[in-house]
Amino acid sequence: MARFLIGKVLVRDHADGCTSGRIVETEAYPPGDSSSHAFRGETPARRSMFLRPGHGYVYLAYGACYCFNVSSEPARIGAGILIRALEPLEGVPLMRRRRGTDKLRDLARGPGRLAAAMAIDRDLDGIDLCAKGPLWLAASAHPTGAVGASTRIGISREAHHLRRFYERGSPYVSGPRRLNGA
DNA sequence: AAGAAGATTCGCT
DNA sequence: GCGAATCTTCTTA
Repeated sequence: MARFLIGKVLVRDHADGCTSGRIVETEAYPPGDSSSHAFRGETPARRSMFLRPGHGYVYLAYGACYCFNVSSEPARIGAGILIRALEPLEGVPLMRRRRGTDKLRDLARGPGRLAAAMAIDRDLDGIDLCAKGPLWLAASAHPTGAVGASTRIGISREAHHLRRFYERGSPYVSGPRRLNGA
């Protein structure tokens, strides 16, 4: 699922305007992974990870940034895919305003920045991403480049798994160069 | 009841 | 490269 989502388009319909971007970086948090928010079972805040595949799970990281995930296992099984970076497509001026920067490359490079650029917060937690609405997933009109795999960013437990996926060569991917190799 | 860690980002050195 | 900001959840007493 994490690999499948690379190249798909995330669309945000908002009163201020429409924004969208191609997904270029994801991380998998499968069942049994002790670094997953779902590892210790279902709680009110984590319930969206236990919905059937294709629902949004939004959480607040470090009290400062929202992070957006897609549920990825059948109902009652907790798992999700963290969406880490987008290549901006539609609504770039609006994204610039929300992010407070003009640098195209920095608009959605990183999960917190992505959520800010797309105006994603807890209000969108639990939403069905497979139906057109305020936030949904679409197919891309353009072919996807080669997909690379690496270890995940910013975690200490289960750190050795190759569960991060990214489009090779994309300037919109986050992370240190050594993880985004040739 | 209190403390530490966490799927981050920004500003400063 | 390093530390602060900031808040939810989990751990320990």
